[in-house]
Amino acid sequence: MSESFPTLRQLRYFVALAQCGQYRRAAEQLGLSQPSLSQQIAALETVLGLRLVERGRRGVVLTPAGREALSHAQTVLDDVARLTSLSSAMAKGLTGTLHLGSTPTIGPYILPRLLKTLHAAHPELRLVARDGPPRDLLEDLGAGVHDVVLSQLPVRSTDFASAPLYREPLFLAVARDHRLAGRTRVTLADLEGEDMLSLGEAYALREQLSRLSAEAGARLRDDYVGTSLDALRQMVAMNMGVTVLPALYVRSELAEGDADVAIAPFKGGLYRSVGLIWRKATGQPAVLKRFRDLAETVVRDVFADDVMPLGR
Amino acid sequence: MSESFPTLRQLRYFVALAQCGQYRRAAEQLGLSQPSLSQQIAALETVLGLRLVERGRRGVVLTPAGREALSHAQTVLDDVARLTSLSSAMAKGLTGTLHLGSTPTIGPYILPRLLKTLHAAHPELRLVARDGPPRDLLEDLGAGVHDVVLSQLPVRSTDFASAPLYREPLFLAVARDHRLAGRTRVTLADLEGEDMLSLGEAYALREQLSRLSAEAGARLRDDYVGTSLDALRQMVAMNMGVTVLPALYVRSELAEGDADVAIAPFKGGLYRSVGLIWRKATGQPAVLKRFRDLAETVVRDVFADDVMPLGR
DNA sequence: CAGTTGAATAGGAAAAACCTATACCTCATA
DNA sequence: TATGAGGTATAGGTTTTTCCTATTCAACTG
Repeated sequence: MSESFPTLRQLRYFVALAQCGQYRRAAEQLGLSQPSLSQQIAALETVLGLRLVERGRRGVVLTPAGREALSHAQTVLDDVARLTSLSSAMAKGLTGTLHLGSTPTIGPYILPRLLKTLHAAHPELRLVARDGPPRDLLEDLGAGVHDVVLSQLPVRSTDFASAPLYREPLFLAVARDHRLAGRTRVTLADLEGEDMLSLGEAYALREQLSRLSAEAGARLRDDYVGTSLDALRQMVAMNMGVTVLPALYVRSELAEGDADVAIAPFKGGLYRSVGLIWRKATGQPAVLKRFRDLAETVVRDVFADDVMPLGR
Repeated sequence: MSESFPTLRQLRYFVALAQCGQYRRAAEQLGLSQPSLSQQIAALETVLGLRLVERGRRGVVLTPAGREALSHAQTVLDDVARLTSLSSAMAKGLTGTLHLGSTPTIGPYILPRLLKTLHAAHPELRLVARDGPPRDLLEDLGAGVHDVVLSQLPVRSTDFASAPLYREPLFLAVARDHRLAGRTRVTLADLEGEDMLSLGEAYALREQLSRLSAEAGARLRDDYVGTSLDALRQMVAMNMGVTVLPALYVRSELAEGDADVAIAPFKGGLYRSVGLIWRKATGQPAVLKRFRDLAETVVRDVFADDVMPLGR
């Protein structure tokens, strides 16, 4: 008593036999000898435990069970065909689902545009985007929850590879009645003694602000910790301190005149770099390559006024 | 470059690997060595033309393509599982679809009852019934259109096997104003000189009536040929001749008093036998056996007042 | 720097699939 | 009745696939 499963080969042979109605021709069409076909069909009947075809002089006729089995076999083969065709499409990066993690300080300001363009250019390429603080993102990336992460660079882990997308100017944000409001540019020295507001420790931006504050003699406050750039901005507007906001946030959320905070660039420029991060072990799957190309294109075409594209 | 398809084995291994997240454990669970699993997964990746898993120190992670492939692979395996479970059910005759051919002189008068009982007893056993004249039925049976045929016996072809179900009395039917109307029984001699109406040559009943007519000295008319028992009855009612009708038709269609024809049994009895016919090559599939058992039971339980059951 | 863990590679054995040749069965025909 | 044709099953041996053991490789872990 064989416990085993049928093989796809047997199912293919069976379907061919049912279509041809003859061992001889079916075998010929399959490119093998008639005895081999006989054996495989016999083996399939053994595995399934029932007769599938009646052998007669004028060819073969399906048994009732054979008919049922045939339709199931065809279903199976169709599914396999879908799998292979899908695979070849995925191999070319023409389809697939990419799981993207992005930080709240970046994603909301470029993903909508990116998704729109992606969908227009490659409708078969689905992107599942999920937000989270960078620290969690990287953890999830390592665990395989995400395939690629859009976050602030650099990344230290040796498990990950990354590609920069753009350098993004950072602006000082102060309340409208702050002494620095209205300045066309500010220096580090201007920040001396200021209270600096920042996101939590899970965010890469905080580390940057921490260094900046130390250098400029500002206090990085950790009693009030923003959970989003919007929250930061509101805290600034209420004069709880100053902060630093990235260019794309400024462009997206702070209309020229009516903002509740004042914005000023740093003299000499202050930047953060943003890019894509993935597991080294991932290699360069076609989907990822395609997504990266597209992201670079979008940055160049759409956001070049506000950021400095770094893509190839 | 291998053009070939993946094998079910590879898909099973892949699914197991994805579930376990480790080659070692997956191999163990599958009951094979780790290198064998490695090889099969590698082979699958080659066939599909893409990487499915990222090999890392803490186990494996699916690639984007791997995730898609996984769900398709599971679909395939589920379909195969359905096929095998269906097969084992069919092997026991617990399910399946039987294609039944029946003649218009029999089917309408017992099939409704039979189908009802069948459905009640074995809801998973589907019966596809199709009417046709016996000659076509046997041809279609040979061609595999039907699995079993309900028709008048005997059958001469050596390709077919048959089992009798019942012996069915035949009654003489005459117009209500016919000289034989009202007789409690008739003899062959009573038919001398009568016009005998019959179904066409495709029907077994005709042959029997032909012999009967020759013996009794009646004329078998072939200018008017009925296409159904109802048509015959109407022709008889219009006094175009007499005919012979089977008991189950009489029981079903001719209520005692208000019939438009008069019925009389033959002295000494006149019968036809009815049974199931199938291809010898079919053997005795479980579905067929089950159906035959049921048919015999129904005949015994429901129709024993009108016919003589012949089943085992 | 050894020791551990986990996957890939190598080489050979076992199993599966295939092929050719032949036997078998039924039908049609001389 | 014998004989050939059409079609499938069986036998024996060869090729291909799958599998196993042993070993290697690579990356952590203490």
